[in-house]
Amino acid sequence: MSTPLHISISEQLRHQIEVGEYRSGDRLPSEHQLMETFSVSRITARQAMANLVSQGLAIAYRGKGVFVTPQKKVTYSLSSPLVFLDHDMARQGVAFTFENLVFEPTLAPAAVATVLGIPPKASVYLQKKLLRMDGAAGAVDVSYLVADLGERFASLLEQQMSFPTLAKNGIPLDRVDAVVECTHADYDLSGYLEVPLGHALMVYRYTAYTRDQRPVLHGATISRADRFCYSLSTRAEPG
Amino acid sequence: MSTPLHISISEQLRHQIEVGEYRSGDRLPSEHQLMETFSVSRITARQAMANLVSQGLAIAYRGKGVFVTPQKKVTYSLSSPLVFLDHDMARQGVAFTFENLVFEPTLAPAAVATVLGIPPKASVYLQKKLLRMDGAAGAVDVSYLVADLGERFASLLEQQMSFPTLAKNGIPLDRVDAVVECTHADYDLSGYLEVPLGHALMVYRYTAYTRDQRPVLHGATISRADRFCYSLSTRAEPG
DNA sequence: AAACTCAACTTGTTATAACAAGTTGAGTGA
DNA sequence: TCACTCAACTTGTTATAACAAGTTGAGTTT
Repeated sequence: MSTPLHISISEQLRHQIEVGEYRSGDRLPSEHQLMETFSVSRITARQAMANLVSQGLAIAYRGKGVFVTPQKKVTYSLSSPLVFLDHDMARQGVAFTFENLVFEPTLAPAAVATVLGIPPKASVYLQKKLLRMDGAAGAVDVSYLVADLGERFASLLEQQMSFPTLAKNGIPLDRVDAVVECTHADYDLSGYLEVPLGHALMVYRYTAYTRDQRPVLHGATISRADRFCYSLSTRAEPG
Repeated sequence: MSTPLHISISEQLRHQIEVGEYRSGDRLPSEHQLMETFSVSRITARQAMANLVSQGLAIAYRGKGVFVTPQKKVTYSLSSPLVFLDHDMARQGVAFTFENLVFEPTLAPAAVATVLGIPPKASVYLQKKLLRMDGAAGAVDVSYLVADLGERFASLLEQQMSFPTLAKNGIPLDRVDAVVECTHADYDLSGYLEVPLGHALMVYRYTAYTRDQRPVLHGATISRADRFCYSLSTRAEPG
């Protein structure tokens, strides 16, 4: 056997999870139990558990144990991000809550100013939101809104998502340019989103334009990969 | 200080990477050097390195050292996946190579048969491809194509991407429904894609329909998160 | 000059040990 | 009954130790 012991153990546990021997939310054997079952040291048992955690299959809680990760995903449609609605999400069986962390005027960072087409260090509104799904953290959103619209809709934006709020209040949007990528949780984000260090996160970077092609909103939604996915439908150009 | 030593060390290294003190591809201090620099045991030094690896900031090679991960990303446009072209990618400064791993008729798994609207265990063509970027593995693609089209374009499909090949050869597509999600590399995929266990991967699941609304192609592209991202532009509905 | 050997590095695996810190439930006391 | 204490669990952090295995370059041999 050239495969390490900790790999053998974690692969065996992974198989047991996949065939349903351990179900979502179940507690896996403790390190001590693994030590006895496989006759290995705690380091090896621990490494096996770390493998499962790094694969997103389990999550460890100090004092409690290691539990199989629930894989309940919610789909966010990129084909129509302009009509994102709470009840559209509730239909998927998840209770959503927004928590406004920050909403204040600030000086635009260089990169943001470039995208929004305003002078560097011009005034913009910075908004940070935390999205909870069934009470647990699901995503954080950091966005910059041009100053005039920020002032105009300050009271509304502190409680709602940006796209529909703008569209419903006399600021029809023309389009949203976006990039979807994937990253690993750093120390800060792992704390915010309640995931282990290195956990996979989805990043949705967006820039919204009004009908006169003015970029007014630029930001990123960083969401837990185990709770979020994006759907879209692309039509072929006629011809 | 309640923050663990290994976190302090990895955060310090992370900062040095971010400010450019260590550049892409540079070798980080060895475990032995960290032990002396910070007066810690090898376990702690090792844990600090593991933190960087799990965050995708570095990658370790046995016998060689730990190196800062190059973050060269290629963008794939979801707004027009039907016209994916090699030269469109080459424009981004990366040399692409397709490696056909599998192309053979097989029996459709239940889930695939459902999506393609064919009887369970009907015949389909299974294709597995490996996409290399500048020689290094970038993505794997696993797709199922309905039998009649598989037979018709067998010779072509062994060398090219699916969407443009179909569109260019008399099978105009109507649309592609897709879901973008994110996962962690399991033991198999980490070997294929040359990434550490648990590394973030993007998953692009797609179903392509012809103009008569017939689903003909269903599959998934699994790509390295550090080398791939997706872009799209969403227009507001007129009205 | 070419090929081989090998010491000195590197990270990977595994064991033993101790203490810290969070959670839980049984038992004790008021 | 209620509240408190605490033992017995859990995972987290850290140290010391040894060997395995891959890489590299200096040195030797051919």
